[in-house]
Amino acid sequence: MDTQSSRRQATRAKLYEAAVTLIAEQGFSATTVDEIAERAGVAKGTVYYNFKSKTELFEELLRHGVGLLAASLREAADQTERQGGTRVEALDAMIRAGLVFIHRYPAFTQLYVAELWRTNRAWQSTLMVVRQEAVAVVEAVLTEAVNRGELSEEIDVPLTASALVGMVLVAALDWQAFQRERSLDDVHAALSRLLHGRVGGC
Amino acid sequence: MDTQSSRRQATRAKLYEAAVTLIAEQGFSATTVDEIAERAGVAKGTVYYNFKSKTELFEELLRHGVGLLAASLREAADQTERQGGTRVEALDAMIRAGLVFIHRYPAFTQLYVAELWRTNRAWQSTLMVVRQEAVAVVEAVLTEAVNRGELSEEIDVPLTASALVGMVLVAALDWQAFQRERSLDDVHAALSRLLHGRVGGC
DNA sequence: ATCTTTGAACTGACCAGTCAGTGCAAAAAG
DNA sequence: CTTTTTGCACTGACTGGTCAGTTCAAAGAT
Repeated sequence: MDTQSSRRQATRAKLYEAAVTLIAEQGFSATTVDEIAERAGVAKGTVYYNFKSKTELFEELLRHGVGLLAASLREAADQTERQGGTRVEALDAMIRAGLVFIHRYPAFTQLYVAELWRTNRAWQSTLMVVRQEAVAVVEAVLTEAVNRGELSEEIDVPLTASALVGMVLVAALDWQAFQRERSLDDVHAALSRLLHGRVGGC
Repeated sequence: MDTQSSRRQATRAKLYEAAVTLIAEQGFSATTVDEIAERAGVAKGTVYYNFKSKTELFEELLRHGVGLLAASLREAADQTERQGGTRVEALDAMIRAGLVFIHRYPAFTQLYVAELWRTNRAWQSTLMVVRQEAVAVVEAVLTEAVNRGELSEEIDVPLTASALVGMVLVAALDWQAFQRERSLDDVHAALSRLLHGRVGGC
């Protein structure tokens, strides 16, 4: 990577950073390009030099963010694998990785949740791709667990994956928004208990 | 109720109905008052005759919707109580009630999720109140379950409540958006299994 | 020499909120 | 019974402001 393009990378990173915060706080339509440029410490012209439009900036932001998340989930699953852990342990590790990600990028998560189920939006198809990328990682581990006999074959993989993702997503966002004082370990312990069936008993 | 005020009620209902769909699809800022009026089949002026502003219309919509949800959850819990069910059974009934509600009012749910964790918004305080109303019902049943010895005292009530709500919310929205063909019973069974610990096994 | 950024000016579409006026049903006056 | 008045509910053209996107000449970086 030459110095020119890394300079561009840096500018784009500043714009992502500014946009993600503002859009998480206010929503896409309520956020102006002037605001994004100002927060990024960059001229408005620079935004349009680096991105075709406001919408395209947002779409690339989504791709960029979910790429990080999926990588982090996969990393957690693989590491458990390498250490000879069970697939249920891998799920637990992924829950923690999810919490760490949300803790580090709360704005991105907020924005993702706010946009995911909207219909009729320009970036609808981008979101579908990006969602599948994340959910697929969870589904893969669930399927493996079933194949290895760690989990009952009666489990509904897609629905269970959704439910697990939702559990982590909502608990983490609530933690960030309304229960800041709790530690990551507290939150992880509560979710882990639910995963391992120590809530509703057996 | 005289003819005048029932006419107003009808107009307001039409406006709620129009607004909830449009805002769920497009978001608050991207939805114009002209669109809402047109979809409701009234003139723009009528919106401002019935509501102080676009924001106030939205806030009253939120209050109205969460009122319905909280009532429906409480109803499920109470009915289980009356039939002598355990508190864990009550939680299961509430999960189903939640799914039924989301199935009936998907647009409202979408919109609630999209706005809940936004900061710096005008209706922030309305949302806090409204969220508490719904979460409190779940927390109450969890606390009762702990008091009666049905659940371990080590359970973290607020976090577990968040996680349960998130599980239902995300699974239901994913069901509506991406897996329309599944039946309510399928979804309920998958969530119930998670609640009763038949996923991570004991 | 080439790539990237700046910043200010401009355009045209779009939109929240306003307001003078219409329609109508029920009450009051004749 | 008929006419007039009252005021609620609604209408839609209009206004003042905002914002995405464009343009471009000049400056800065490599």
